[in-house]
Amino acid sequence: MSLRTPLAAGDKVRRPRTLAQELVQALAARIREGRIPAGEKLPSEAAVMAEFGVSRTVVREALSQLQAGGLVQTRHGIGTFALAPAADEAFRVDPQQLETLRDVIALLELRIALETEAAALAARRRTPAQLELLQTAVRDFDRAVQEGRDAVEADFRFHAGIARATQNEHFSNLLATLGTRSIPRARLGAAAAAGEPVPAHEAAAAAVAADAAQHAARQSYLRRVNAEHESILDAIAAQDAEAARAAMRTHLANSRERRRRAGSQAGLDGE
Amino acid sequence: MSLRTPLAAGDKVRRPRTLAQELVQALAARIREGRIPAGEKLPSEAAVMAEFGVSRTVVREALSQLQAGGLVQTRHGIGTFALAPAADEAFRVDPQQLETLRDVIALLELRIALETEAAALAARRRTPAQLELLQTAVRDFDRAVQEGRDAVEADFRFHAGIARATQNEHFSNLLATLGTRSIPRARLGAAAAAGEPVPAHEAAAAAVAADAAQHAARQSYLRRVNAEHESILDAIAAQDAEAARAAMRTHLANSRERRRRAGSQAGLDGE
DNA sequence: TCTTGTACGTTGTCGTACAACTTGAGGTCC
DNA sequence: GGACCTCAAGTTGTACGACAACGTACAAGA
Repeated sequence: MSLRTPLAAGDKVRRPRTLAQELVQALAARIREGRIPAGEKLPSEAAVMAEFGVSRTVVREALSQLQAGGLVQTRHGIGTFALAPAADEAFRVDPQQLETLRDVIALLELRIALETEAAALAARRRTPAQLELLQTAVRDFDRAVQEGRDAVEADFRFHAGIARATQNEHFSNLLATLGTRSIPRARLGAAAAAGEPVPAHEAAAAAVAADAAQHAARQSYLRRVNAEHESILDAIAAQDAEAARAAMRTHLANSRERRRRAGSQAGLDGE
Repeated sequence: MSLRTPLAAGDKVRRPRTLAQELVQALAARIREGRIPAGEKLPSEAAVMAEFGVSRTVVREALSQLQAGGLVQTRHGIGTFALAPAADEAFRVDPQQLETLRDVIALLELRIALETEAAALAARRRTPAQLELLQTAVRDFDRAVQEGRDAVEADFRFHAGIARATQNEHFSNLLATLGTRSIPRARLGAAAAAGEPVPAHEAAAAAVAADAAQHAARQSYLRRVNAEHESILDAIAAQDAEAARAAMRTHLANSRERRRRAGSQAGLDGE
C-alpha cells in the first residue's frame, strides 16, 4: 500500500493535500474502526514508513497530529499506543447558556471555585517574575481607568497571571475556556458605555448629563475593582495563601453582586 | 529565547515533555493571548527555528499539532496563519498529561478547587431528594467495601451527586470531564494492582500472605475514605456550607496524600 | 538471588538537500 | 502604455541519514 500513487484522472479535488494528512486519515480510520484496539501498540515508525512508502518525516507529522487529536499516545523508547475512543467529554460552555443573567452568574460561581483556589496556590508558588507581571497588570488597570481607556485587557491579564502562577496548567487552561466565554462580552454595550465619543449631534442636554453621570459611576466602580485587585496582590506578594483566597472570594463575590444589580440591562462587561 | 536551556536548580521536575510540545504551548499562548491576531501570519519555520533554537523537525511537529488543534492553518508556499479562536475553545485534559504522578496530583488540585466549592453550594441548595441520593451512595460504598466488591462506582456517584446538588450544571459537567480522565484509568497495570483475582494457581504461600496483607490495608484505607464521606454528608445534611467545604477539602487533601504515598507503583485507581 | 551491564528496538532531535507552491519584480512583445 | 512571460526569492512539503535519549530483556557476575 503506497500513498505515492498518482491520482487517477477522475480524482480531481482530492481532500487531503499532503501525505501527512492522508496518513492521518488512514491511521485514524484504523483506530476508529477498531482495527487497532484501544491500548494496543501501533506499528513502529519504521514499519509505517515501509507500509505506506513515505519518509519518517511524514510518519512523525502524522503521529503528531493524531497525538494532538487525542487518538494516540506516544511514549519515548516504547512506541505509540491507541487510546480509548475517549468519549471526548470535553468541558465546554454552550453559548446558549449565557443568554440570561442567571446563566452568567452560574458561570461566575464556577470561576469563584476555580480562582479562589488558584489565588491560594499562587500565593504559595508564584515566582518573583510572576509576581512582577501581576503588579504590572494592576498598575496598567489603574492607569487605564484614570485615562478612561478600556481596562478589560489588564483585568484579564491579572486573573490569567494568577492562574499561571499556580504552576498548574489546568488552572490557566480552564480559566482561558471560561474567560473567552464570560468576559469578551461587550463588543457593543461596553464600548459605548466606556466613554467612546457618542455622535451627540442632536443629543439633548439631559441625555448628555445622564451619560456623564453614568461615566462617573463607572469610574468609581472600576476604582473599587482595582482596590480589590490590590488586596489580592498584597496577599500573593506576602505569600499568605489564606488571605489571598479570602481576597479573591471577596472580589468575585462583589463582582457577582454588581452584576446581579446591573441586571441584564448593561450586558456583561468586565468585572 | 531558547528551549534548550538546562533546567535551573529551582525548577523541580520540569515537564520532561518534548521540545515540540513546549513549542506548541509557547505558540498557542501567543495566539490565545492575541499576540498573534487571528488571520495574521506566524513567523516562518526558519524564523521560529532561530528564535527558539530548535530544529525544523521540532518546529514542523509543533505546527502540525497546532494545525490538528485548529489553531492555525498552513498554506503551501505561503506560510502559517493564526485562525479565529473558533468557538471550539473547549477545556480538555490531554491524556499525555496524566502520565506521571505529578500530573495526576495537578489534576487533583483542580478537583479540590471545584469540589470544595461544590460541597458548600450543595449544602445550601440540595433538595431532600438529592440528599437521599447522597445517603444511598455512601451506604452503597460502605456495603461494597464490606463485601470486598469494587467501590469506585459508588464513590463516583457520591461526588457526582454533590456536583449536581449545586444546582449549577457547570459543576457536574466539569466534574464529568475530570472524572472520566482521572478515575477510570484502569489500564494494564492498574487493573492488576487493583485487586483483580490473580491467577494464583501456583502462587507461593508467601505471595498469598502478602496479597492478604495488601487486601487488609486496602480495607482499612477504604473505611477511612468512607468516614470522610460521612463527614461531608453530615455537613450537607445540616446545610452547613463551611463545614461541608472543610470536610471536602480534608477528604481530597487526604486522597492526594494517599496517592502521593502510593507513588506511581499502584497506578491510578479510585480514591 | 540479586545486581549490573549490555545489546537492541523505539522514539526524539538534528542537519542537509531538494521538490512544490506562491508572490512579486523585471523584461518582452504587441 | 499595457498585457503577458520569465524568473528569482521566500515559503512549505518531503526525503534521507545520523545520533541521542529512553525502556526492555537478557546474560554475566557477585
